[in-house]
Amino acid sequence: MTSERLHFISGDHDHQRCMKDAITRAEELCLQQGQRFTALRRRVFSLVWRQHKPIGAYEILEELQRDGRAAPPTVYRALDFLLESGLIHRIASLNAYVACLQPEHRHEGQFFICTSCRAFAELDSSLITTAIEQNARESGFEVQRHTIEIMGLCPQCRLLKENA
Amino acid sequence: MTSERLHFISGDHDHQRCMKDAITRAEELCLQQGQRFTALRRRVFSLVWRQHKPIGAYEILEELQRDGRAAPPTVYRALDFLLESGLIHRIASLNAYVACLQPEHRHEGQFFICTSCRAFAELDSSLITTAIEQNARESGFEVQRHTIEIMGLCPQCRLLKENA
DNA sequence: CAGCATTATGTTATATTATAACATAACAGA
DNA sequence: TCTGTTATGTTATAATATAACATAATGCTG
Repeated sequence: MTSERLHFISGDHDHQRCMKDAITRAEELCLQQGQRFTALRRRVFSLVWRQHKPIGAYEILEELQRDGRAAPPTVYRALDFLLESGLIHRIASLNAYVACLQPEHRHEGQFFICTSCRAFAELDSSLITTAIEQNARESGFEVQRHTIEIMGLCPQCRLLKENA
Repeated sequence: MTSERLHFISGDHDHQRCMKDAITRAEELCLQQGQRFTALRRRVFSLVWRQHKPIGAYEILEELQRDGRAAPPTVYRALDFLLESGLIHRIASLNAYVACLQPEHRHEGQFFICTSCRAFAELDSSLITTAIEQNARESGFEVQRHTIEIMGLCPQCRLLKENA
């Protein structure tokens, strides 16, 4: 289940379908885990999924407020639920959230984020985790969790820059 | 200059001297770079160095306020200077700061932080960076910078746990 | 299907982390 | 010593996140 190749989602895919599939998968996952994928959680998940880019909690809040009143805890609770269910990840260096691309496979992942267009790709590379584990083990450190966020230029933006 | 081994600073070292040496090194580094290691910057650097643990900006602020008035920008400006000089690092997942152990060698580093005692160790492991570079290169991603923070149990706390 | 415990959401207030904008002071070089 | 530059002081506020308590929805159990 480990993905070793970065996949940046481009603008020209069938987003309607992509979105629908993601929600179906999320629903099924919650069902399996005996958790409720409520309307609010679905809405927040959709917003995180929508742009295939990191989104801030208050950006989500603004969207919710278009439908009526909403306050920060509403957003943060939904985000906490989605984080715990493994449906989204938090990007610590951006204080932002991204949708998980393989929620069925519980993992922490490594994130590659474009500083130009903010596109992101998620990886669960054994190459990287093994390197970390090895360094840790050599010193007697017991790894519990990790935060790995790589910033740079996605292939598209890199080419644009080179041709400029 | 790459350190491949984690070193957690234990409580039983000559802290007076450790502190003095660190400040001397910081002074020299600034001198070399034509930057001013002012009293305020020295004070903030000392506070970050002091406990060999991540420290928050407002924790530093409280210390400064013991000497008289002080406001957040004072702290953040000093921290920004120290970050840019490579004398400290920021731990994104903790919103906290740690002293750099090898400021003469400009690097981003990987951080191993104990969830029990908060001791930290800094690494600049080519094993890890190479793994990341390789994953990136395969996909055409150009790495600019990274955030790597590993949480877990330091050797001491791990042993304590096992014997409990 | 009524009652009840549990889980989820609403609401208000506030904590925590960080920056903007402008004023003053200290310093370094001419 | 003057002057431009760099550093710090000060006030206000932005951005991110949580605490505490009230209400509502859900689903289990009898």
